[in-house]
Order: sequence, then C-alpha cells, then structure tokens
Amino acid sequence: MTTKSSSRFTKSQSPDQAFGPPLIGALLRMPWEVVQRRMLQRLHEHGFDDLDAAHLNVFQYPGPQGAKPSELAARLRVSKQALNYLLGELERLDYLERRPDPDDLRAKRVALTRRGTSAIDVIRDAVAVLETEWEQQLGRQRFAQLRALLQELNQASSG
Amino acid sequence: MTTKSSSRFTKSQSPDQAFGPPLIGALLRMPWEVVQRRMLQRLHEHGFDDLDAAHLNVFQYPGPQGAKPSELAARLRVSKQALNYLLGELERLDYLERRPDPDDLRAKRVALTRRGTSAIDVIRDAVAVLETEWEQQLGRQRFAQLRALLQELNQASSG
DNA sequence: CCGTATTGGTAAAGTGACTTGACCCTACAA
DNA sequence: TTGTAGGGTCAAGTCACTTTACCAATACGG
Repeated sequence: MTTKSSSRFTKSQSPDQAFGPPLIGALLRMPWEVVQRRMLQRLHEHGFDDLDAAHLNVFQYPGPQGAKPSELAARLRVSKQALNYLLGELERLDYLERRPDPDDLRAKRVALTRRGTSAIDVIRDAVAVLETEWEQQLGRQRFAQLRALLQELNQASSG
Repeated sequence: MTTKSSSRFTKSQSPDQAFGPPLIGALLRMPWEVVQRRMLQRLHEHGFDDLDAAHLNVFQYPGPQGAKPSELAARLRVSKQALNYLLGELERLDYLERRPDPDDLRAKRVALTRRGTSAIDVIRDAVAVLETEWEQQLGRQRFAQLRALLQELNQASSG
C-alpha cells in the first residue's frame, strides 16, 4: 500500500539535498568499506604490501581454494581474461598456483600457497578485530543480532 | 562434495574452505552488491543506460549536489583528477554541471541537472523497492531492527 | 563411434579510466 | 606585500582491463 503512488516518495522535500536520510544501500556500503580498508591496512602492516583492492576480491569469501578460474570469474562478475590476469599477478607474487584439474584436462584449479593462506589468516584476523570493536560499541547481544539478521538477509537473496 | 583427498587445510577449523562461516565483511558486502546491481539495473531500465558503476559512486549518499569536486574526491578516496574525469563524463551526459562557487573564485560547485535528479529518484526508488522486499522476508520489525543497528554502526565508525 | 556444440582457457591488440607531475589562480595569514 | 596552502586543470604515461580470436578437451545427439 505504501508504494502504489510514488509521488510523495521520490520527490525529496529538501531542495539542496537530493537524498534524505541514508538509504539501506549506504548503510550497508559504509561499514563494508570500513572492513575493506581495515583488511588492506592489516595486510600491508603484515608484509603483504604487494596486494591491492583488486587482489582482495579474489580472496573474498568463500575464497579461491580449489576453484576453477572460470568459476571465480563468474563469482566476481568479471571476464575470465580479467580474472586470469589477476591470477597471473597473484601467482607471480606467490599467493597461489594454477594447477591442472585432475578430472578435466581443459580446466585448472587454484591452489593457495603458504603465503596465500597466511594472507587469508591476516584478513580473517583483521575482520575479527573489527568485530570485537563493533561488539563493544553495540553490545554483545545487539551485535549478535545484527550478524544474525545479516545472515538471514544473505540467505534470502542468495539467488 | 569435492575430493576429501586434498585435506591439507590451514589453521581454519572448517574442512575444505579457507574461510569458515561468512565473516561480517562478506555479510555486509553481499547485500550491498545486491543493492548496487539493483540500482544499475533499474537505471538502465529507465533509460539511464549511459551510467555505469563508476558513475554511480558520484551519486552515492549524500550525493554530489552543491559539493566541491575536491570534497567529492576526498569522499570517494580518489584523486581530484580522477574525479574530475568522472564529472566531465557526467557533465557531457547531462547529469550535472560544474558551476563557479560564488564565494570562492578558485572553486566550483556541482549542480545536478534535471536528468541528474531524475536518475537519483530512480536510484532511491530502486532501493525503496528492495527494502520492501527485504521487509517482507525478515518481517517489518526485524528489518527495522536491522536498519537501526546499521545506523548505529555507521554513527560509531563515522570517524 | 562420429560430428557438432559447448566449456575452459589462452593470446594479442586496443582502450580508457586512471595515475603522476606539473602548472595556474585564488585565498589567507603573517 | 610576501609565503604558503587550497582548488582546479592540462598533459603524458600506464596498466588493468576489454574485445576478438583461437585452440583443446569434453559432452552429447545421432
């Protein structure tokens, strides 16, 4: 019933601000950007200073371990060439290897090196630290609630 | 699922995943990406098909209206040259104008055109639709809770 | 089996969204 | 005044991509 006519909705009342209060988009984006920066910062502090944001995408959940390059490309919504370029970089920097798939002679599989898994450990740690910070700000219970709600949201819109 | 044979795992407790359960990072990122795709999709459907993800950043909360290019550059964490490049595109595509700042002869101010504000209306509408979808999935109360928690989180880490 | 289509990956060339470095003009404080 | 910082732009270079094309292996319908 709220959305039958969008007239009142879309016209913002304040003239010099196109947006009113933060939309759910911004509310999700801003903390995610905090996480992202934190991950990069920690990685750089721990000697993985040859990684940048683009590389980070490859390590993103659920991680590249065992995946086929084309799988990863689809997951990250980039062309397989673009992804292969990234994989080349990461292989050169000794974060992973591309090994032949034993079950399909066309395919390859990504295998993390020791350095690669170490980097992922740093990432997980960085996020863990941030989580405890947020936990303190929101309270344990409320933070747990937030996490649960986000989890539910992700399950719903996984398609 | 896949072969159990490759069970040389990192210090992560979960078997064949370098990551265990989704970290808060992924939980924030994934719905944000849903929002992002939805915004672009809606824009393209409504005739704003000359916009891409990079342009969207400029329109992000709280929007470019009245801002100085250098402000926007800092906000988006890109160089002022990079941002100026984007503004050039958006000006050429008739989404905004760069006008001289009346109070500072060095500066310019971004002013949205009619087409620009229309695009923002579409964005807000797209997010509003998604919000009602999520509201139905989580329930009104729980979704309101989620929004409140996210708002709190953003206030905390605004610095 | 065969022939065809599909899938996984690569190579090469082009490009465009950036970067770095320089510069100009204005503002402001000393 | 001067010196310094801030806002913006121009120009050149770069590299992370895209596009196009192609090969090899697999899947599948007969």
